[in-house]
Amino acid sequence: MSHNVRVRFAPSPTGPLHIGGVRTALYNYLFAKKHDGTFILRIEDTDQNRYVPGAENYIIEALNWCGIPFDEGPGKDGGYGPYRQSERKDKYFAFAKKLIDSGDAYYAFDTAEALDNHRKEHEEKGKTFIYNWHNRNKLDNSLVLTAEEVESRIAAGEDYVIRFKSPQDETLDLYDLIRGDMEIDTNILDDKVLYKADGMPTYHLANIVDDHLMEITHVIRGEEWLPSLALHVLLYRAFSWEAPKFAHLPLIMKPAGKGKLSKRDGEKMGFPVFPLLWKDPNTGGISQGYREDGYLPEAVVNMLAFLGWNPGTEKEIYTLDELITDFDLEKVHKAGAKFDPEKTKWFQQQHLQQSSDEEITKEFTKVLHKHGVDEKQSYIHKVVTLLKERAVFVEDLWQLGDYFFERPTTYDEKAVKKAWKDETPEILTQLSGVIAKIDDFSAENASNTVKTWIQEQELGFGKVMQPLRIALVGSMQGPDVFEIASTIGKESTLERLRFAIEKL
RNA sequence: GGUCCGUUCGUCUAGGGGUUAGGACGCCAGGUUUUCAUCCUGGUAACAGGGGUUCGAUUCCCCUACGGACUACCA
Repeated sequence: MSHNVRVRFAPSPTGPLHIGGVRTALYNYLFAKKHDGTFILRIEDTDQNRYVPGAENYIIEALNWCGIPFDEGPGKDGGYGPYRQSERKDKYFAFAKKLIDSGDAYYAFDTAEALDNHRKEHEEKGKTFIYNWHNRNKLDNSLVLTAEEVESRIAAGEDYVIRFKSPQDETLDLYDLIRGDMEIDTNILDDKVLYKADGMPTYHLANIVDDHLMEITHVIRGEEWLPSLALHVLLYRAFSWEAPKFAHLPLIMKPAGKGKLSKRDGEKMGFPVFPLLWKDPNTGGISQGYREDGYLPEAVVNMLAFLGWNPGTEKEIYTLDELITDFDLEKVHKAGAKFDPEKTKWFQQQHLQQSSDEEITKEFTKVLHKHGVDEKQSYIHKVVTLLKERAVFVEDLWQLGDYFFERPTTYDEKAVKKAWKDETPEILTQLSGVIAKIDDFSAENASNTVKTWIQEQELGFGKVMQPLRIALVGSMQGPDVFEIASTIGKESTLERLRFAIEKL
């Protein structure tokens, strides 16, 4: 019986999760959910030197914010825990030992300095030092030492690592769900360290052991791992374990120039590279986050999903559920995609328009509080319905419609110059009289009444409507003037007219 | 340097032996809104180059160029 799909996202807690990492997590999540599978978070913290406090929490919070929570992981045991490799520390040595016993691995006593020297020497000759079949028999390892020597050196407390013994003269057939078939000559492989002198496994060993123990069926990870695929497949073979299927995702590149997207690009160009705001615990430096910049998680997820994948149709605006339905690993591209901050904004705008007025009202209320405004929900809701379609971010609503909450204090010079004429105060005074007599101050009725009056007086629409807008808004922008007038009410409208006449 | 992966408008991409090479973002123009934005309509713009294979290649193959990743007792 074929087992359920189990995938894992396995970041290292070395800092905030980059959006490239978020996309990897997202593709894992989509794949899992599409196949009714399990999405697992595993923390790969085998390198104590690079551990950054807060990073793990950040990763979890980011996943949750995006709406792609893990099913199993730290704090959510599904029977395969623990989910931090540092807490699984005691499991790995036995597996490394097993490989030694089967002849697939060996002890190596070469010091870091000795290896560095070898590398330097090779470099001077224009060569590359590779620890493998070329020279493993000339180096300081259990392949050339007697069993007694090895034992006594270990017993004496000498540092050692365990290296994988890569096979020779073999052509490996590798398969990747995205890239298809690949061939690798095993002679170019090096004897990677599996187990470090500090008693921790390297990524390669821990990863394979944990994926096996956690019964991972599909490994979906970044392209930077493609060169390690041969080693990993060889490791599964050495253990006689069934290997999972692999899919290597293309990288996310800089919007302009060369190379992959980095923290620096965001800082330079002013867009976030991280899902959430991050404060570096060491330097105190702040990095922008999509959440704090006002992006909807749905927009970020939609944008990320389309960076390297698309459904093959013309549909672009997707909810998470729709993504789950349409996502297909085999439609993921092979080439890296340049990140586009402009298109990201477009996704945000589209998703904001799809949000309900109620949700936006709730969020806008918070923005208003920040500006010291406290208003009735029904009033805010009304403003939202009037302004929503003009906004990209909820925060925009304030700049777009602050005049709904306070009388304009300054007037746009250009607009005044263009529309405020000598006779304007007189016209507006008359208009105030007309408005004062309107009983039903609905937008429609006010509009009809005033427009009829303008026609009767033969004043010309521009001469009345534009100054009226300036008086109410302060500039030539915003929705229908009578919608604004009706919303702020008759009294406010009259007061603003009085104030403008006086001031201009 | 070596190994591997890749290459369709500026960007994200659809397509695939015969197409006016389609869409989206951006940009430009027009329209609507007696304002502005939204919105609508239209326009701009691409198969990296060279060889094959073929009646015919953007599509298949090879080479070149370019891009990317990896090349740690980091992941």
